[in-house]
Amino acid sequence: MPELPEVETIRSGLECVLPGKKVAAVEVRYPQAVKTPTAQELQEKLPGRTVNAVRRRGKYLQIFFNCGTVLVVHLRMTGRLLFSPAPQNWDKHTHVLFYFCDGSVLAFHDVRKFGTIYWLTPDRFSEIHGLHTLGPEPLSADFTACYLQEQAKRRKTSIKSLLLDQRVVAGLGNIYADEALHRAGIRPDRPATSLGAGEITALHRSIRAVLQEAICFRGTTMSDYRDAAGREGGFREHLRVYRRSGLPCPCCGQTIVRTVVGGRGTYFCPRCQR
DNA sequence: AGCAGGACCTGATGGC
DNA sequence: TGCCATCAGGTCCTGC
Repeated sequence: MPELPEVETIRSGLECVLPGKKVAAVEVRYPQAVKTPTAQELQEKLPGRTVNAVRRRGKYLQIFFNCGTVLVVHLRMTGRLLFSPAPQNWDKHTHVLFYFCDGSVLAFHDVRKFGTIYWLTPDRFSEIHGLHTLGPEPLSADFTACYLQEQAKRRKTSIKSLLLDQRVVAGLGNIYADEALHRAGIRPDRPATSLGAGEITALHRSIRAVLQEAICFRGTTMSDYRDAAGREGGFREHLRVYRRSGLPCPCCGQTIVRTVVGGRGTYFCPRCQR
């Protein structure tokens, strides 16, 4: 599932190839993927626009055009944005195709069909509920241990659920929430309010460290994730707990346990995490 | 108000 | 072999 490190890897891949490219045509095969405007309008009006820049906010990718509009893409669980220098035989899971004037193509591919595409101007970002209400970027200066402590104090929920709430911090998903909690030595089902200042500091540091490391390894591929060039991420072998139930904790050797917290599959080490 | 759980989807997996 | 149930998870929506 693309979380912050995966979306950032896709972003950096697209940033290398897309700027300066002019859209020749758009082909929408699964119209429900386009939330704003209609699929038809996207196909009619996007051609002729040139890509300026590719940015990221949380798990949202933003492709800026020189006319001031932005294509916003959320990949949810199985979505991919694949860049190809030339057309290919696209399979049945390829739902939207952006053809550029130089013959290259950007393909939106999504087995589960949960991914969403918007095309609008930045002043209308508030129409995208999730983007509008996004918390601070975890790798920015806005995300401080102090801020995290404030959030943890005021919410009566588990610390893991807090980390998954995109309004609190943008971009963490199931993998990196579990990994950050393990590095910080905190059980995922602890009430957020029960964490001491030292634990919050450790958690804040762990979140940033695990995200930065995962970006260095170009993200985690469990099954579906691919970068813009179709390559898998390399962080899977560095995971300490996620989907490792029954295996030894790399820190202490204790067997990793799977539970459910806030309705999500959750992995932790009963010895390292208290 | 704030949280839990269902809906959205499809493919992989396991039981019978 | 084949059928069915279950699971996976990000976000929105509903209901408690």
